[in-house]
Amino acid sequence: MSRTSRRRAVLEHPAPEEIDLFDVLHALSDPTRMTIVRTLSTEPERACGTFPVDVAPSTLSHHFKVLREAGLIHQREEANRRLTTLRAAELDERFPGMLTAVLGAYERSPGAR
Amino acid sequence: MSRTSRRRAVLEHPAPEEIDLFDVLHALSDPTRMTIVRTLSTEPERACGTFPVDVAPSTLSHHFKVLREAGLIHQREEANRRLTTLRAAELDERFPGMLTAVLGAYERSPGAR
DNA sequence: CTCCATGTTCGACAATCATCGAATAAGTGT
DNA sequence: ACACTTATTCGATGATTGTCGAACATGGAG
Repeated sequence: MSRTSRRRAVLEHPAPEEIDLFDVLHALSDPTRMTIVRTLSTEPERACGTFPVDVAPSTLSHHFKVLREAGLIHQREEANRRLTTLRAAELDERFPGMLTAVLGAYERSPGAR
Repeated sequence: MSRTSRRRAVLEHPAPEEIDLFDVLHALSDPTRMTIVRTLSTEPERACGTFPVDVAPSTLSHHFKVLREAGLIHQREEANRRLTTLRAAELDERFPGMLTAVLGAYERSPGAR
C-alpha cells in the first residue's frame, strides 16, 4: 500500500518562471481548452468530468494534460477524483494581465456564454 | 494592363468584428510570427523581407498569410514591395487590452529582445 | 529587352495535433 | 468480492502545421 495515494504518475506542474508563453498561447487556442479555463475562472475547484464540454473522456484527459504542462491549471488528487484549479495568481505573476485580457476577449467572442 | 496594380490575388483582410480569437491566439503561438508582430509594434510599416527572422522566403510568406487572415496585420502593395502594418487599433477595439498584454508577456520571455 | 530584387504559389515532407475506442487503474459503496 | 464511478494510458487515424526548394509573377534598373 502506498502511503500517498496517486492515480498513475506524479502530477508535474511547471514552476511559474518556467511557464512558456508559446505553450500558454497554444493551449488557449483550442475551444475546448478555452472552455475549461473559462469555467475555472469563475469557480474555485472542479472535477474533470464536470466541465461543459462535449468530447470523449480520453480526449478530455489529453486537454487537461496540455493545460497542466503549459502551467495554466493545477490538479490534485482527492479520492476518486482529480480536482482542477486555475493557476490565475501564478499566471498573473508571470505574465501580468494577460490571462485576464484573453478571458475578457473570450467573453466578447460569439457563443462564449 | 490592369489599372490597379496587384501582385497576385487581392489581399483579404477580415473586418474587425470578424476577427476570431482562436485564430489570433494560434497565430501568436508561433515564435516566428510573434517576432513579426513584436517588430511591427514598435515600427509603423515594414517590408516583408526586412524582419529579423531566419526562415526561407516561402515560409515567411506563409506566416504573413496566417497573420493577415487572423486579422493581426494589414498589408498593402507598393511597387515591388508589400508593406505590412500591425492592426493594433482594430485589435484593441475587438479585444481590448489583449494584444498589449500578450506583447508585454512576450517581453518578459527569455530571449525576447 | 534583359537582369535583378521582392515576394508569392505550388508540392512535398516530417512533425504535431485533436479525436476516438478499448483497455487499464484506483477508489467507493454494496 | 463485486460492481460502479472516475479518469488515465495506449494505439490508431485523419487533419493541420511549419518548413523548404523550385517555379513563377511583378516592378524597377541598366
